[in-house]
Amino acid sequence: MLLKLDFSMNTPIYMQIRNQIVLGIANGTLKAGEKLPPIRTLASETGINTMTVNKAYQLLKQEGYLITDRRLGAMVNPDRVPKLSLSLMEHKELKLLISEFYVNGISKEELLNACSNIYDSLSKS
Amino acid sequence: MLLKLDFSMNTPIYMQIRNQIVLGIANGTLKAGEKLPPIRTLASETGINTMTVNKAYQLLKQEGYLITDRRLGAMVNPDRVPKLSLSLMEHKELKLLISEFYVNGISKEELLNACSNIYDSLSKS
DNA sequence: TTGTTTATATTATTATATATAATACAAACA
DNA sequence: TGTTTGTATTATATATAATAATATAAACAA
Repeated sequence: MLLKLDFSMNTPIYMQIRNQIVLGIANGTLKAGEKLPPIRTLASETGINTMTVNKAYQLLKQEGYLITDRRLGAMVNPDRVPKLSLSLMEHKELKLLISEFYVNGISKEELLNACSNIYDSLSKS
Repeated sequence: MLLKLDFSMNTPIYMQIRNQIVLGIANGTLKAGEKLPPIRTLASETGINTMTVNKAYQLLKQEGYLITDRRLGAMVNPDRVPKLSLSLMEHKELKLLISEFYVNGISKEELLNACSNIYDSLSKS
């Protein structure tokens, strides 16, 4: 488990951990059912507090990305339920991001190409 | 200027203001060169502190969305320079969002359709 | 001049979020 | 019995967010 933390960033550490694990699940680095490093291990490896890692795991658990077991530890949720469409919040996030692109002169073609390429890079790995 | 603030949200107020102004510029509600309400007005209308509104304006100014004048107040930047492509940070944000969609079972078609519809709703207003 | 309106700067205070620290507990298994 | 795991507790420190009350500087109108 390779984590790159930037302590000068405005994104909180626990959120950086959360994001990188989500990215890892998406690109196939972390398989469904795969065991994640124990909280203590990840904390000592990266030089941060166990409670900070725990906060990230709790968030991921709440979001349905992970399941945890006192004995077995944390693992990627193997029983993820696919969603039919974007949630309201996800749609809002996407709209804000696209609005920023649009205002800054990014064309529709560039946007769709970028999305297509990113999606392909995930599904083909 | 109609602002909807949700004080129970984890998104800071100044960021909610910032986001809604960006959305307003994108959908044409706020035209290039259009004057924004004075900080004091916006603050009293929404029942928040002037410094919180000021923080939002400062951020928008730094991002190039607004220009300010001691006498004239704040207005939508009429001299926005269009960008050729997504910045590294923008690309990372997009990748994280798409990764979440992908992991949750959203198909490529759904993603591209959503992006296309959102973009059209902006360019056709 | 005088007054008003504007963003901006200053200083202080409060509340919340973030991160660390040191332990302790409960569960499961070798 | 001992070890490893997530989890809970309590305390502390720091950073961020938001409020509050003023003051300043610039520009314009009366």
